[in-house]
Amino acid sequence: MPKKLNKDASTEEKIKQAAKRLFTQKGFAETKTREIAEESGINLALLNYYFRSKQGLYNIIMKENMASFKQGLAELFGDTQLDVYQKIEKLAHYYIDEFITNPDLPMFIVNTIYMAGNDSTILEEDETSASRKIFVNQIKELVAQRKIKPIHPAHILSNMMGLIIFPFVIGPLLKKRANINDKAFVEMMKERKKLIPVWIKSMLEN
Amino acid sequence: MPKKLNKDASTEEKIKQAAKRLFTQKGFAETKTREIAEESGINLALLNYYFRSKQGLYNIIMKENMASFKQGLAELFGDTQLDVYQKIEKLAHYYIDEFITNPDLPMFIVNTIYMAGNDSTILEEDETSASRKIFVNQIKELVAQRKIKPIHPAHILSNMMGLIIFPFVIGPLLKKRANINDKAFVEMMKERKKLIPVWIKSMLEN
DNA sequence: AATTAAGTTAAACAAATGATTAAAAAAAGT
DNA sequence: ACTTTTTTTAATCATTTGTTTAACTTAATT
Repeated sequence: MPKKLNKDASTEEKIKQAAKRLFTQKGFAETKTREIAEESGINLALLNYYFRSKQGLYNIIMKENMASFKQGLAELFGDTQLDVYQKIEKLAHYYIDEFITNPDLPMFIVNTIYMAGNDSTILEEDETSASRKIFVNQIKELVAQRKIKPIHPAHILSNMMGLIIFPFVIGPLLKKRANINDKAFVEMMKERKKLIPVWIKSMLEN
Repeated sequence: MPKKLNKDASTEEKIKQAAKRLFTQKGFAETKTREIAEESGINLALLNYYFRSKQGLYNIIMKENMASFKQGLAELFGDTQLDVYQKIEKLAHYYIDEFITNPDLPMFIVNTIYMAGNDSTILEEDETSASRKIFVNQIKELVAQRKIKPIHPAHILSNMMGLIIFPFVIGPLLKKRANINDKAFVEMMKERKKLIPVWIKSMLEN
């Protein structure tokens, strides 16, 4: 009986890499199987051979992208050693670096969240839920201690995520309209790693 | 020679309404012509009769959505009577109301901007460009007067847009994870009309 | 070397999809 | 009433697209 071979190597991984790029960039419907095949230099049938279907491949990519997005989130939010501001700072640093490396990821995430409005199953409870509650409780405590203004934690979540993710999503607009080139854009995003925590602090404090 | 008839009425408008809903909700590739036909209760061929092609119809919808987005933007930004904070306040009020009424518009806008990264032609200079410069100059002046911290105007643009638009885009996440129902969500967005200007002010001030 | 399994390929299939056609129905003009 | 134009319909076309098949090649196992 032959055993599985080529576990590390090429074909399967090549397909995934091309698919990741295309799905992340253009979404599910706009990405065609033949495009993935061509992009990865493999025969069309191999997509189905390795991944059963386009949807199956997409699910894997989505899972990986989401894992990449969630990675560290649970631990960070759940860490009882760090205060709210330290968490925000770490969050901004981690994700902005992640998004600079993988610039299509923000739009993919946004699309995935948005689609969850219709195709629900994606936003199930997961390992981040419990730790997010710890973070939310830290905020509530600050409010109770009158250290920050009374505010619904969802506002803070929205603001943090918006300030971190949104500029990447409207990158093309900034680049065209504000005459920012790619390099300057990256510099600006790096600046935001420091600015966002400060901004949020100013927003919250009494 | 017969003249054009039925200018106001049904068929053409019905197609546009259904198409607007679908395109705005699901984007171009995922929206099928037969779906538009069914949704609007018309014969499939009428789509091509009135709009030549799916792409033609999409372009019209996009133009309208963008017009709806840009409407007032130019006048508001260009208004020399209003100071920066007054503009931000008006902006938040106007767009949040717009997005509450038309909840799929934010995602459509974000998608359109993002796609412009590849398919450039959409983000051409338009009537908003000149007036945006007026706004940017007002910011620069505040910086020069030491009234606000030195900051690249693109940061402020990003932050304003992010704070206004982003919560709508991640609505599904907030609803599921933060146990916010549709009504509470709308209330929260209304709250933001007042909060966003205050937040931005705190962020900017020395 | 012979056998078995895994990987790859070109071709084809079936369904989906955007678009067109030709004929009919409805509306407008004369 | 008759003609012309506009609108609508059902059927069909031509591609595109996801998937499958069957043959072929390569690699592993005995």
